[in-house]
Amino acid sequence: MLYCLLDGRARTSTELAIVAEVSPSTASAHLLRLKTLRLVKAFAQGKHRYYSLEGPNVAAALESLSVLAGGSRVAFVPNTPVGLRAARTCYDHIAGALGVSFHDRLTALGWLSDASANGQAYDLTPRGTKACATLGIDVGATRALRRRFAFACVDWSERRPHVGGALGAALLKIALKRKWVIQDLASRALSITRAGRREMHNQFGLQI
Amino acid sequence: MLYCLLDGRARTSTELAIVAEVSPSTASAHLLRLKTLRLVKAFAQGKHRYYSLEGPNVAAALESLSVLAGGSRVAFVPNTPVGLRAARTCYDHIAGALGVSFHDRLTALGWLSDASANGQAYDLTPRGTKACATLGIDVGATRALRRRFAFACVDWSERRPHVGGALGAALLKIALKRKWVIQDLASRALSITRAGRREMHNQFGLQI
DNA sequence: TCGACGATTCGTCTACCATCGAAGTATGAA
DNA sequence: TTCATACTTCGATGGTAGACGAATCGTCGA
Repeated sequence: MLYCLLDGRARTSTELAIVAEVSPSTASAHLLRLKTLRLVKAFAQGKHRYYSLEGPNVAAALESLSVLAGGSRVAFVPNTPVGLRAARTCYDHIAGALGVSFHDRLTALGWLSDASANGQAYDLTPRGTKACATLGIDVGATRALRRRFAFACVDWSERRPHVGGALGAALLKIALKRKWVIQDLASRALSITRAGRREMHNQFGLQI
Repeated sequence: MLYCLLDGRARTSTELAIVAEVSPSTASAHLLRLKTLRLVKAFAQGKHRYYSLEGPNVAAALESLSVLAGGSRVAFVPNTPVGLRAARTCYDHIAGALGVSFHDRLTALGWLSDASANGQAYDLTPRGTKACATLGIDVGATRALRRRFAFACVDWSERRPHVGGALGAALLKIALKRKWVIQDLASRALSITRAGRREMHNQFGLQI
């Protein structure tokens, strides 16, 4: 399980059970111990519970142990359909690799800041608020909605956070309106347009 | 046991048994497994069997694990009489801290080279041969003796190698002749003279 | 409000691993 | 040669860690 988590992604307990070839209850027992020993951290989202390594110290220890074991770590093979991995919607916001990159850029640009200790809730910085207004988002109205404004939504294909909540929905709406992405009505896949690729690079420095 | 060996010194199986608070047979079983797993290496000298970590990889793994465990490693407290630890004879050559430093300097100066795969047997390099001749050692005659020329003799107080064999004996003889050290006739302790301290620093760069 | 699903907790059981004593091997000293 | 010491191997035993199934808790969608 720990080696599986070494790539930095979070995984659910059932997945880790499958990886370790044990029953869910056994996996749960192991994960409980790993959590109390501060080797992994858990973080609940809906009915899923995502586990990831506690920190770089744990990763370092695992790395050095894998050297002793003779290396040959098993590569992670995501079993998510390739078409859906690049870009897709998660309820009503952008997910997939695009969503994660987007999230990372917004954080790097200083538009988005952690609003809570565990980093689940986000808020726009003044700079971010201004930038969103420029994009055509009514931030005030978005804040007024009866739902969480912005939060770290962990992705089931990338296992890394993207922007969820009202802000995430508003961003998707803008992206669709400006034809940066086109929605496939049958699946939840998103196609990135040529213009979208160019514009998102210009606006956010996003490399796709 | 492994943490005990982390300081780089070799230890006997009985010592490791005491450290781990298990019976000698249990310790032996553990050490056998550690050896087959290539975590420690054993090396017999007389009826003692010295165990040490296999390599820096193992030490690195232990270090990173100790970080996770919260550190606070137990310091090694040698139970060898202090008087005998600094400098003493081992049969007929210099042992103790002085012997080990001496050995390390000779190796660092490129006078001494490993002559066997496991590093037990040593030989003088051309430069070392010349230097010994300058010191007044008849290297040819020493080689002709019916005993091992030079080998890594593991020290029971320092647990690190010093130079044994005919070469070690010749070096002690020179050191005594030049009054670098004085032999205590009651014990096997050696006293380093003021002149010896100066000369050994000049000749070998030895810091005492 | 109800069922579906993910995840955890609890209780039980089995297999296995660590441990030790006794016997055996090797080395060094008398 | 004989004894003492250092260490290992062998065989038996007990404790415990780890596994699972059943029941329970929480969340989501109908």
